[in-house]
Amino acid sequence: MSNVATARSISRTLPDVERTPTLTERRKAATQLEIAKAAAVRFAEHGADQVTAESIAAAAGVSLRTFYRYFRTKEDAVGPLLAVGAVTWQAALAASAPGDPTAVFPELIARVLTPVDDAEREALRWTHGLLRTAADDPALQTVWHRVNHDSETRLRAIIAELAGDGADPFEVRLLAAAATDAIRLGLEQWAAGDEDPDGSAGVPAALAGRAFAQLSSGISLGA
Amino acid sequence: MSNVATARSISRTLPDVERTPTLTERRKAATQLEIAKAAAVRFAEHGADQVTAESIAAAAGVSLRTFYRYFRTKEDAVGPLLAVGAVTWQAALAASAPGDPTAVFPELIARVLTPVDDAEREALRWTHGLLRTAADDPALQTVWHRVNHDSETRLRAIIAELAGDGADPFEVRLLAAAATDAIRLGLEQWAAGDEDPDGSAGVPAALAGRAFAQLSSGISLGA
DNA sequence: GACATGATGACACGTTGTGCCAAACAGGCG
DNA sequence: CGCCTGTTTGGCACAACGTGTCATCATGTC
Repeated sequence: MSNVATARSISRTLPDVERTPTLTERRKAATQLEIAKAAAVRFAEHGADQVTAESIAAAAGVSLRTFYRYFRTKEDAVGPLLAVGAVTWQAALAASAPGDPTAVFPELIARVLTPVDDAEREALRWTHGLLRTAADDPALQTVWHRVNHDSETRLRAIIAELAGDGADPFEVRLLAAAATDAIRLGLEQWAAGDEDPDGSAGVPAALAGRAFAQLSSGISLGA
Repeated sequence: MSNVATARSISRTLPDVERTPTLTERRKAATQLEIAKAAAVRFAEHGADQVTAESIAAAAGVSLRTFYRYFRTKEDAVGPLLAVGAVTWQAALAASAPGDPTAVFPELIARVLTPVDDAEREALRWTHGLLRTAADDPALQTVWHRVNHDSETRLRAIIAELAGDGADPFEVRLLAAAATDAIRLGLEQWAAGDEDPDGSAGVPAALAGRAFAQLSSGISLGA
């Protein structure tokens, strides 16, 4: 397998077929997460540009060179913690029935922002922390933007695929943006407050759901 | 006057009061534009990360050190070319009557994307070129995202100010995002095609206007 | 156990971005 | 005019970033 940094986006590539990841792959994924968490706590503590790539690498127990094999830039290190949700819900969307997917979005959005176990609660807590740090850290905002842009781009391809050739490309663009923004704005508003830092009270899901309803109400994929 | 790079965003700060800029200030603005254009043509030719900051500085006739006094990073150099429109239409919005500004958006959006003289046509041509370059250049995409994010952030403040204390903060957030996205998506779709590279046929204005109508139809600033 | 494949670490190197100081410059004021 | 003051600029040094390259080491296969 080619190394992680060559993937076209920050997040891991979607597997072509459903297969059990090999041991080495799981090790790599674990290392990647290890680095990501090490980076996140240090960024939160000192601000992203006061933290050296070397210190992150050291904390994660890898060499500097290896760090840069996992991530293109220092800031990208926290990418997986921010992108983990997007990959899964988009995979579910891609597997859904052909046709206008607008109707299935609310459910998928609610699902990805409502944690059902400890792992998902922890993931949302990382997101919450990172977004709070990013609020006054331009370097981290850049990562957040890239994650969202990657998400929007992937989403556009998926929607176009589902909707078929008849769909107006601009309408597809609008829908992809509306869905991505709904999640982004919901998460940002949630992170700006102090309540429900692990999402178990449903705050991010509720905000994002409302946002999607309002942003998408004027959009319809013509045939 | 403090130098340009200390401004909180890529674009120049909005003047507190209406005043004629002094000679030195106009010189600085001219130099900034000079650097921006030099950067834009080089980025388009070789790709952003094949161009050194030094070569941009040399082309613009300033030292490397001075280059970094005008821009925080190499990529930011093209920021003014992308942000010039946003600053002006937001200034107009800020000067409009208090209350729900939703109704005035379509006019302002049409105005900023419809060139009325050679200067504005040239500005749109720069935007067109940069967005086409950015399509397959991650480093430039980052600048574009930052410009849009800065725009959305400023817009949120302006809308909150106009709407007063009664407005729902999340609704304000949605409206700011809808307007910013409408312009962004309109410009991106326009730049993806080959027609109307200076916007005089009204393509970007039409696309963005349509986008705003659709994205904002479900939003209303409650009192 | 030998072998291929791919991950890791160490080193060198060009580039980025900043702190610091000295020279050039502009704009009042006596 | 000459002086003074504050600002812009350039040169230098330097830490950090990110990449190419190669040797080393682990994993899984035959």
